[in-house]
Amino acid sequence: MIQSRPAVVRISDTVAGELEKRILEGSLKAGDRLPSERDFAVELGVSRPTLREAIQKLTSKGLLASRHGGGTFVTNRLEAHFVDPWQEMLSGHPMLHSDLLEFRQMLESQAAYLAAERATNVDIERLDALYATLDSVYGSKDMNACIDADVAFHQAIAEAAHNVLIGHMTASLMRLIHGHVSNSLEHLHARPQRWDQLRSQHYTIWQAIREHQPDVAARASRDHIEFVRQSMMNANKEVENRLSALRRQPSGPLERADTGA
Amino acid sequence: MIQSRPAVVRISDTVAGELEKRILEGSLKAGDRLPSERDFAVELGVSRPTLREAIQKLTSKGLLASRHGGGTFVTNRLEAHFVDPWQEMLSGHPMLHSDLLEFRQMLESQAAYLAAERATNVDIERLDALYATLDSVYGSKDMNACIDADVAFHQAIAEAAHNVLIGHMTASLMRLIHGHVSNSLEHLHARPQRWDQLRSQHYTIWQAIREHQPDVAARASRDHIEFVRQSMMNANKEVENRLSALRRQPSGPLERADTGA
DNA sequence: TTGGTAAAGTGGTCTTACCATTGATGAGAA
DNA sequence: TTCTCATCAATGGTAAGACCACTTTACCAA
Repeated sequence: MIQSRPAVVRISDTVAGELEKRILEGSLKAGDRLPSERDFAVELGVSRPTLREAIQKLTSKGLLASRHGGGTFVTNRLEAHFVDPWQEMLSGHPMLHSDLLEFRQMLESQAAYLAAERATNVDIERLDALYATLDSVYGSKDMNACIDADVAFHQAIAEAAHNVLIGHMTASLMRLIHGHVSNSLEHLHARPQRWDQLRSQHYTIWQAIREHQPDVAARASRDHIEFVRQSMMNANKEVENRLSALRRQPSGPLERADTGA
Repeated sequence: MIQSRPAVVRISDTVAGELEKRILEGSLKAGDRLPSERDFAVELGVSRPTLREAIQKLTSKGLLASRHGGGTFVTNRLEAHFVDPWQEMLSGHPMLHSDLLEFRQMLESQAAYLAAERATNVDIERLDALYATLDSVYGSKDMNACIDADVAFHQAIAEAAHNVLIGHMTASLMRLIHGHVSNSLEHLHARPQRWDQLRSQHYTIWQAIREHQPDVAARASRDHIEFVRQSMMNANKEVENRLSALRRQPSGPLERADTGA
């Protein structure tokens, strides 16, 4: 009855496994668009029908989605599993932010530790490049660029940890707090000395990973998030104050939290 | 988000639906063999690739099974299909187990740390009860009861940490590895001294939380998972050895040679 | 009967071609 | 200048035919 594994290996299965592996390991991230079927087939050394069968397998698993004339994309199903339940919760219950940052503290310090332990030359090169852009955009005043560079930097650390769960979890958390990061950054932006502190924290983490000092990296990362945490608490307090001042005026329009796009 | 129905109907989807209908209605019964792809394609009025895509869809749903050179058959079991993408990944990519345990090590040691810090009397009472159960079932030889008690104990610790994300993540991970835990436990079961080590490890964690010693609890928890990790590696190695012994018999090199015409 | 071998049938893969849809580009109008 | 809309290249979907690898069956010889 055990139809176990026939000795024959279908090429399309091999290809599907390869794609799945790339998605799992993060070289194909959620939202990424695959090369066109024609190009990709050449790149993988198989014919287009074979590649199509492989894509079809992953599509029926929900990992890929194709749009006629548009392209084939990696879905966020793996991350949605983590993120979806929390997305609206976070808007409705601000006290979750504290738990979230605590979780992030654990996750990122561990990621930094493992990254310092396992980062390859390729990882370090990528980190170097990302740190350079991060450092440069911090000089500018472009808030969005800062957020993007910050997220990319931390994500690269998570991937250098070479643990797929840490990678996906970090990506999920990043997406989750993306909308909320701007708050604290905006708050920090008006305070140059704190702004500089962030830069030096990133520098410390970066160097610790480069020089393969896991404990230093972990502690620096922990301190970094702790700093963000404090800043956010201050920001919230400030917002609170501002709101309570506004609340003294009557006739407030109905507050409705916009869930964003 | 508007991804729902692109309004375009792919022929392969139509065909797949038609086949599925025939199977459900009984005109195609379990064990039946489909006509050959060439004949069937003509009969359905579509091309062979289209029919193949339809068959592939149903194959991945578990309704059909193809044998190279043999034919395509209707299977008896429908929907032995995992809905959790991570669950499926775990089966297909064994290297995930290591990452999973590493993640769990981080998560549970942090949970133990916070639990030792924040556990209320209610939490501790519940932990006491669960530990008592755990200790008693370890005396028996009921494997399932052991697993359940173990999961409940660790889950209670996670909830005593009073961080909703940690609680949720722990529950998710527990569910994910529930099916795979039995392997390592089975392996441990035949080794009484290791079995006792597990008991003492649980005791240490329990006591550290009771006495509010975060660092002790975290380290004990970390050691505990490390122990499980080693055990599982040994178990895998054992399986590996058994498999490699079996592998000496068949001879299927099957290197796919490129014809390079 | 038994064993092996050859032939036919079937799924797997490749090639080529064309169609349908999409998305971006650029021209033209307000 | 800005906006609208038609156009077109890129891309996924479908089709047809061919060849290969494997399985099954039938036949033949011992």
